[in-house]
Amino acid sequence: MRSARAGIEAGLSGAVSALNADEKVDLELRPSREARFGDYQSSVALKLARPLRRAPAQIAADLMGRLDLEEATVEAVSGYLNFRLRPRWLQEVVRQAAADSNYGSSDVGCGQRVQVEIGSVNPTGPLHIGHGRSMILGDTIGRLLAFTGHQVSREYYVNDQNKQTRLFAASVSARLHGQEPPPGGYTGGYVTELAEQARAELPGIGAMSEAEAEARLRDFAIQRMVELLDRSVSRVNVHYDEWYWESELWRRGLPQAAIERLRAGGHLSEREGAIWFSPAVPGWEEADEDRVVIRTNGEPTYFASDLGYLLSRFEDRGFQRVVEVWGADHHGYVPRMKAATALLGLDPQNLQVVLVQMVNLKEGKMSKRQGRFVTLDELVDRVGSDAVRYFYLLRSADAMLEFDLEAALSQGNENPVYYAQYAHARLFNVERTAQRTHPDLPAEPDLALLDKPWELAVAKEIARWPETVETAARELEPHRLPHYAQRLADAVHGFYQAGNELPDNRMVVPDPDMTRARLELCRAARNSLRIALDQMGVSAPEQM
RNA sequence: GCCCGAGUAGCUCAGGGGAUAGAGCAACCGCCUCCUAAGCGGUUGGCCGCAGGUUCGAGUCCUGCCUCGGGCACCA
Repeated sequence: MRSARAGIEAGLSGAVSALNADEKVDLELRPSREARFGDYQSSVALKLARPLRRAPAQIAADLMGRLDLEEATVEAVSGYLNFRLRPRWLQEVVRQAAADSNYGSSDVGCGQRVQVEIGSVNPTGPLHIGHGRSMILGDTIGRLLAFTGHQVSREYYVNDQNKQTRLFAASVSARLHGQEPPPGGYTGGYVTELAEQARAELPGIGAMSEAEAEARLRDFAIQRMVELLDRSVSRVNVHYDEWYWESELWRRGLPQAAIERLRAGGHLSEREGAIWFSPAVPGWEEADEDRVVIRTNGEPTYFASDLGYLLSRFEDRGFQRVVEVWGADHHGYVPRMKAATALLGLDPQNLQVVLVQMVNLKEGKMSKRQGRFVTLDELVDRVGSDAVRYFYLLRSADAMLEFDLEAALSQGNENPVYYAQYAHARLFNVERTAQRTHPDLPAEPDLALLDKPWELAVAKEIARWPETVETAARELEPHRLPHYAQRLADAVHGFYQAGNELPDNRMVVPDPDMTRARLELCRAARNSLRIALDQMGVSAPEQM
């Protein structure tokens, strides 16, 4: 069953082309801003007025006459087209949403193989709450893409060859020998702990030559950090499909191959003893500065690895599309990677980068702390996984996130997580009550009984779920999920409230047929809400 | 200096060129002899940062400026 949006769009599109409008015109189909304008609105008649040299109202009336939709009725008002979903169609939506445990899923992705690369920070320290935002956002993008028919692999790229990780290993080594870490090294207590663990688990490490010990230690320490990291993100329901090690790239000769390809294409030059990449390429003029690929001392930069990483994904492993989720502080790196992609003969369109803005912690009324000094684990300890995920997803990626600890900790109105979860728990409770009081309900509901405004309001929100998912997945905008959950929960609480005001309007009433019909609506709403929460990685409790 | 993002109600933020700009929270006023009040209804609250421009129509697109955050490595 197609979404309401898709159905109306198809019909409207047909009607517009019947008017012989030359150019392709945006249908301007939107959810209505006000109830009196119906459920969807289109201003396409206003758009067509000029090319058709006719009055908008006349065009709107003409279009209305050509529209006969199963989803909605149409009304032309002062140049606008207002669509109202038909009760019959809404009933069908309810029937389906109640039955389909994957309601809203689709195959629009056509099985496209997508890699979502999430996080990939240097594994040299604990994750802070800014990293956490990237992880959760990326994970949710992965969920959305999988739900819309893409074949998704969530990957963490483990840097283990670069300068920082070497410095990290040197810091562990220094602790192992009872010395201070080198200048600019890592001084946290976890470094000393790692050294202790290495002493216990790598027998003879203290006696090895410095070079050998360094290599062994680096492997050991990074492996340990990756395990810790996995444990931290698992607590917020983030699970990677793949941990891809930078060293693996070099073993497979991929950076070398990429460098060769760029050299052959004339995009590398030698200067001051180093090898530079010149990203001059039409369309990516922003990346106009040369960058070092091989240092003067012969060692590659991270950029060399990244070139190989592009080949690894698009060629070696055959991903058709890569979505990278980076902290916004890496934005300057985007044009360079896009240019490199193009110069390697790949399509930069298939490399999408989602930049995630920073997180600030708001404690109490006054103090604000920069996210980089608070660990993700600490935050999860304080407020729990559900609140962390919900609050992180609430804001669009390019808005800075002000994490309100007070609100996340509260058990009251100011905590939006509970609002949606409470709606779910309430619906579950209604179903439980109905089972108790009406053990012999009819198998099939008569959904035509659902005609109250608050009932139809719930059905309309349920009907919006498939298009919400589709848009969120297409635009890579997970923040639409909590906003949707909020709206659906709104409608659910309104539905419930009607029963508080008048017992006849309760979901469970003496009349078994009415109870059965409303129960179907409960199931449909609860299913939609559960799926929405599930896409966010937030739990849907059965009681609160 | 250059690049990216943000600037919308007291606070935190949604707004895909279209009708009178929205939500949550906060503030104020109401609603439980209960299918869960972690809920519901109502009221108050806006030069959409500023100035131009494009358009029949701009919070939305363009230009300039202001403020805040971030970035501009042979770090990642």
